[in-house]
Amino acid sequence: MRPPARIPIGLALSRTAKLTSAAFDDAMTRAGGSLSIWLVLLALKSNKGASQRELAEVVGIQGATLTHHLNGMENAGLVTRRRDPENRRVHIVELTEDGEAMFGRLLLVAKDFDGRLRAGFTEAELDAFTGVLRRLERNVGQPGREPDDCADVE
Amino acid sequence: MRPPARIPIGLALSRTAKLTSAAFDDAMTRAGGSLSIWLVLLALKSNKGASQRELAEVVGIQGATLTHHLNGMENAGLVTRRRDPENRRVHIVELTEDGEAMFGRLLLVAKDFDGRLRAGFTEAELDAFTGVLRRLERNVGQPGREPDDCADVE
DNA sequence: TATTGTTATACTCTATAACTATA
DNA sequence: TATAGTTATAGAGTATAACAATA
Repeated sequence: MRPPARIPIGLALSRTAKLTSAAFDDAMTRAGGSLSIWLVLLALKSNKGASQRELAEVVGIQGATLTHHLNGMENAGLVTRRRDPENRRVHIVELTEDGEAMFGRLLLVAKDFDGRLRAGFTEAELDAFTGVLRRLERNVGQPGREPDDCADVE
Repeated sequence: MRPPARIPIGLALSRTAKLTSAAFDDAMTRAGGSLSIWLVLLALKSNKGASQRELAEVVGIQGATLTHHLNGMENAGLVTRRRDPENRRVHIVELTEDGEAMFGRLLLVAKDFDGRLRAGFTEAELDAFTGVLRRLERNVGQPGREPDDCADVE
């Protein structure tokens, strides 16, 4: 006998991710930030002195997209950019005092949010969960067959 | 002793979801569709005769946003819209022949993709995984404390 | 008045291509 | 020529507000 209609795993994943990301972004917005500002701040704090090229890779976006976000953050007084004297092509990005304050504020929100998400779970459950996430990422990396025989389905 | 730095669960989730959604959208694009077209087609097939209001809710977007997508799909000849004689405010959306063909084509791609994602997992593992996803959605629903004491951090 | 859907408009995030400056 | 970053531009997806048609 056949199992009773398997839910597409990617659909379930993206649905939950969409909901949680929206809620997280809401929380960040209420604290004066945003999801993308948070990701950039996090990358800055975890990779001090990194070039924008490296930062963009950490965040998972293109360099030009990072420039876009940094422009906004610089206008908001959260970061400064100056040329590296060692290699004047490289721009060193640093948090201002306001940027540090914003980071601290958003960190509290992020921790609170994470605690809320983890409510009712055991560490083992969540470890198994993130293990599955990692394996899914590996599976996505594998190329699938091209749908070349689908063109004339109708 | 303290556990060695817990990864924020939402960050792990959104990272994997971003990767898989991008790969899925790529696959859909190669087959002549897109992720959002697929979601709308799926909603149409699973909710025949539904109003746009209902469809939008199924997809998880606003009515105006659905109109936007339907405009594109109607221009592409995938759907038709006509007024419901019973209640002429309601527009009945139906797949054309081309729309049905597109659905069939994208369904193959979606199934292939899902099979690829599931590779190496047992049903039990994936059931546990989707169970965690559902519980996370519930946790997101719970309101967190307002960060009212952060306003004057500086 | 309430409901269904559309139009107009705009915002966010993202990307690519062409450019500047440095090496 | 190659590398780091910026500027200009665009596109996808989303949203809100104002509107038209219908009930």
